[in-house]
Amino acid sequence: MAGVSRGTVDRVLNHRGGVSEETARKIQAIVDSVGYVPNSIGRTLAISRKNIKLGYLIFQGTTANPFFTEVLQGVEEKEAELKNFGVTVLKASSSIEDDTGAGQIELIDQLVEEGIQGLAITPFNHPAVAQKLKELAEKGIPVVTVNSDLEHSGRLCYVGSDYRKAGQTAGGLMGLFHPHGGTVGIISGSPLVVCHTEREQGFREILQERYPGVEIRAFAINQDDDFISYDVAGQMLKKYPELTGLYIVAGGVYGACRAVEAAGCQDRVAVISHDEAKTTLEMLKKGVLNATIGQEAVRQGSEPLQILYDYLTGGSVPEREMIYTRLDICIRENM
Amino acid sequence: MAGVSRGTVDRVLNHRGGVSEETARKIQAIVDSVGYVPNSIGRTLAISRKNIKLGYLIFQGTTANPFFTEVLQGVEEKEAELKNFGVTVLKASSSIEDDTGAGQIELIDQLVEEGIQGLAITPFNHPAVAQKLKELAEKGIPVVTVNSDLEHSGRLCYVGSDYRKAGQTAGGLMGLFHPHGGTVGIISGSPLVVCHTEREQGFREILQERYPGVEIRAFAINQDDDFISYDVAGQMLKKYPELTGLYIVAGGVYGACRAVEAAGCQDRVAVISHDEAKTTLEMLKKGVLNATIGQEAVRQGSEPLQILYDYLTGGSVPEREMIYTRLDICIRENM
DNA sequence: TTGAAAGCGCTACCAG
DNA sequence: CTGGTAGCGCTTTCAA
Repeated sequence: MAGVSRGTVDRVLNHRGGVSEETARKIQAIVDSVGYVPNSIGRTLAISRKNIKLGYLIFQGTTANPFFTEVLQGVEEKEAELKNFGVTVLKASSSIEDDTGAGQIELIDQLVEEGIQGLAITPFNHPAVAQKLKELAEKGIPVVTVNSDLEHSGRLCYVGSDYRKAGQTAGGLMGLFHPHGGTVGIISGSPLVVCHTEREQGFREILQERYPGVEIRAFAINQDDDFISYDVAGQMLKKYPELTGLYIVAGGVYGACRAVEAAGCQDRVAVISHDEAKTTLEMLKKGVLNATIGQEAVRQGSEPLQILYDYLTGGSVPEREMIYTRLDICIRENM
Repeated sequence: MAGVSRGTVDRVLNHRGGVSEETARKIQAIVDSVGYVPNSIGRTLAISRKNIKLGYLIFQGTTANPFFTEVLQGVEEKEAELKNFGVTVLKASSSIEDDTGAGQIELIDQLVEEGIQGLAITPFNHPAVAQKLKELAEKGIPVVTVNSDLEHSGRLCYVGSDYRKAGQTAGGLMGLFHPHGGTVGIISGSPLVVCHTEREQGFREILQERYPGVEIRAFAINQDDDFISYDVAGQMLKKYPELTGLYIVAGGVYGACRAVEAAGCQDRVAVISHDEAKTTLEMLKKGVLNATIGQEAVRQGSEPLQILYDYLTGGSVPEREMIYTRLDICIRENM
């Protein structure tokens, strides 16, 4: 329509420069007037020649915390989809135990060595890791943090739960489950893990603000371990037989529920937890657990890869810096 | 690799026939051994020449029931996406009031006239409509029912809520909100609309089975009208001042909530509803409504179109006949 | 600054 | 029964 070649149109459409002002204006005018929108399929097919390589560095799923196994499923689904786009995904995983961050930094270096052009990572909350990610960003390798964000890391964006809001949701449920007030206990994973403390805070906040009739009387730590969880929950229920609610902040849901069962108080105590592990759903079905709050684990695997692809192919930058996953309230009846 | 042309490979890959047994086996063997998987992007691009035309026949959204407006948003999003695939979508809408089905049948004929190759429809529950859809199916035009299913219509599949389960979820919540029992009222839209009665049934079931301490003491109809809803809810709350719960089965959520507010009993009565209309969320935020159960309205718009496209391009048939949307429990804190 | 052409992976059609 | 080729809409490179 403009009497120019497709190459020239491509140049102005994608702001590649090297087009005379006049030609550019003429083309742009036509584009606007006919409402031309580029075809994304054609684009994707052409771009597939670039053979983009992405990395995904994740924590290993464990028995007490199979969350990351579910995330991995999302990674693999998206990997299969992006294969059609000429994208390969390099996966690596580190144990969540090694908390110096050294192992993780090594893995990052390895991935960079192998030529990744973008990285999705569940980072340790450690300055050294932040520093390393910042280096990547400066090298032009975009980074997306998943599941837990990292400050001063120069990451492109974060994909995951809003932990405070997650805790507030738990608090809201606990409040609704106590129309005449009550006393509840909290079992957290660790006071050192930010995600856990944020949930706990959100939970406390809401009860204080909106449900003052619900008193928090007990608190314990289970280190995300099912057996410790079983023990501390059992002790708590014994020491405070008046408890009417239990909030399990992080891992060890199964252990705590087993303790509730063992104490025979599942009909008197409202139990609320996070995530949708198989054993968690089992306890939900049994009626021991009353509600659990999911955080779109699978999407936490898939979305970061899509974001990196879009970014690298000039498709788009994420419209928000914080991409929060849904907080799915799951009870026995809507599982 | 097999020393044959791409055309021949295409024939065996897509079972188009006309290939000698021997050649086919040879090709298949290679396909299996190298784990060849066709590239969906290339496929989509090639198929885009077909210019597939789809129809989407929906109910008009109303003020008291803006649900279908949200569905329409999903339709339009998917329409934009499928435009890249060479697909055009013809949309039409009929008023939910005209319940003889005559108007809807006319619209269907019109769409067929215009050459649609597949149809998504929120059908009236009327045998004449079922008959018409069956005709389409026999003509080779696949039909997907949305939001409410229709028996004996020969539809490819159904996309929408599991209404009984939705009601059970409401019942489960109501039970959890009543740890010491209570008395609740139900306000339904119409005893003639299957979706409403199914929700109601599910609700009653769960309370009976799992929460016998919660008694259903009142019942009213609001015709999905906000003002009738306001009236009947007000009367109910006045007549049964002992009520501790209110279940709004369908439309008229806002009106009923206004009545709860007017009666000044929002702190004493647990109110549960369905869908996520703007006014519904407003009441949730205000604390008048305690929970509402969403049904992925947007997805109900988009998914049927994707299913029809996949089916028509030989991509795949839906793996299940009933594709149920999530039941999203929404409270003030996780909105 | 611009044009021409090859190519991404597939489908479809025509000819043999 | 099979091969050859054009074409889907785009990007990229080389040449002019």
